[in-house]
Amino acid sequence: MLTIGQLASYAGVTVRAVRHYHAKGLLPEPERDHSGYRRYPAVAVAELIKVRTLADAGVPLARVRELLVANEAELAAAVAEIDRRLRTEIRERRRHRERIAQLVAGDSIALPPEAVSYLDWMRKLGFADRFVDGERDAWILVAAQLPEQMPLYMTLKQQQLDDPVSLAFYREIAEAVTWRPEDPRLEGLCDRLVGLIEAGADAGGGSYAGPPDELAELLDSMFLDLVPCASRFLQLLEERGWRGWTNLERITAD
Amino acid sequence: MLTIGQLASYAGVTVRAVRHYHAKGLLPEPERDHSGYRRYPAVAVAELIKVRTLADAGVPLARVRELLVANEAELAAAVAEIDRRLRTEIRERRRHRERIAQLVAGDSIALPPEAVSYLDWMRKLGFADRFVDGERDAWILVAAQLPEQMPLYMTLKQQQLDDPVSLAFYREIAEAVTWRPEDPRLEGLCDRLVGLIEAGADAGGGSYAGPPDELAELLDSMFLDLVPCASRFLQLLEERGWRGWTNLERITAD
DNA sequence: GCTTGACCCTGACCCAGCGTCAGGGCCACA
DNA sequence: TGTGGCCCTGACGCTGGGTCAGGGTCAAGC
Repeated sequence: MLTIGQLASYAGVTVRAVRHYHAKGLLPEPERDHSGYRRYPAVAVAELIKVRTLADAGVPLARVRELLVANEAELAAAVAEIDRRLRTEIRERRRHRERIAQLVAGDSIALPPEAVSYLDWMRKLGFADRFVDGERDAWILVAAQLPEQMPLYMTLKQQQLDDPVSLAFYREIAEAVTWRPEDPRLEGLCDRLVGLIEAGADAGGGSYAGPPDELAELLDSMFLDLVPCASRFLQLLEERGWRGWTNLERITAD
Repeated sequence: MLTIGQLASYAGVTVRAVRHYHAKGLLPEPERDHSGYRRYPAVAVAELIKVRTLADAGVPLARVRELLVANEAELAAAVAEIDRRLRTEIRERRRHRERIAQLVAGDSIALPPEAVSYLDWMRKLGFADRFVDGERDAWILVAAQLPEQMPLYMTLKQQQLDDPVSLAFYREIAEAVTWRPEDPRLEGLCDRLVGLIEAGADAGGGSYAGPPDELAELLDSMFLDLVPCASRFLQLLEERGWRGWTNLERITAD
């Protein structure tokens, strides 16, 4: 007759695991001796090993009981299903590996490579960290909602950085993020923006097909949260006939 | 300002998950409105997406907080460690797949293929299910303790089945498992066993290097548990100068 | 003004597979 | 008669949330 400790060590499991299997009904409770200790016959070792073998094979304990008494067809069906689960879990892990590998490569978590290189370029051009961080958070939102549009957007943004006129304007905007709402330079900045927009569809910041309204609103509200003078700036824009920021649109008279 | 539901849907997570991240400190608790509802600024969406991105990459939530504020070197180190963990988990799953694939193939769970084919052969030779089941459970114990010895043991057992004399004796033993202790045929059976052992080292059942004493004792006690006349049979053996069953040894006179 | 459905709140229990106390009893050996 | 090493039960812990339960709130339609 074996004690629970001997049984466990023969089967290569912990005592706690044996008691757990009793509680789950995977292993019959044996008789007790006069002081309440469990006493196992030798066959219990074989039963325990069968349970462990199934568990080691990735069978959830909840299914072990049925598999122990299953016939060949049932066993095959169950095994096929468990194999499917294991394959899924392996695929998941592989995906995870790819994703964390991308994480180390980037300026930031949660952005595709083209966005990372765009942000890197902005930093190299001397844009302030605070401005680039704001851009990054905004692009994280866009990347989450419209991942397939990111290459297009990034190409367009890159073109803006390559164009001296809009680059110069961009630098001014970048400085403006620290201005206070009363700053007198805001009016001039606003005039220049309106000039750029009205100059032509190709040079402006809001000329291409922007994100859907919902996302644009979210980005606008982020702009308002992060930039102190944003509200005042939007007000000035409205006075000049334009509304919004992410998706600038002319105010119509209806 | 966003409600928790809007925040969650922008980031593609459940409301419950957001609250969980608050509770874990991964996401700062935002301000509440007059009726106690959480109200989020738009940047919270970006923060939440970062958390989810790390979690989706297989980073445990407990480590997400540190990674969010990590510099590049720390991030790389953490990512390397997580990658190790993922590789380990993938290896585990692969092992599990192999093991469950073996399970369907076999007469029984927890036995190597050579033991399965040995047991199959016994069944084909007409041995009773009850006897083969007992053999199987015994070999499960041996396979668990001495897996690398199994091919050797199975080769030896197979030789016994191929030898007409020991096969004939084996068939008698197999019948005896149902005998009651008082059965008169036990004496003759015992005589024949002693004759076989003493005839030669190569023909007997206990002549090769058997398992270690501890395992032999366990197997003996299993024999005693399963076979009603086992105890009487061992007694008869002792009268004839032999002790044990799994490892038969001559009783010395000290 | 009242209802209705969709949200929001907190608190609590639930899953797997045990690990790890806490707080006791039992046994064997010196 | 200790002392160390077993054994017992019961309970809480971990992960990553899901899922009630039992409320309050908001916007819209009647």
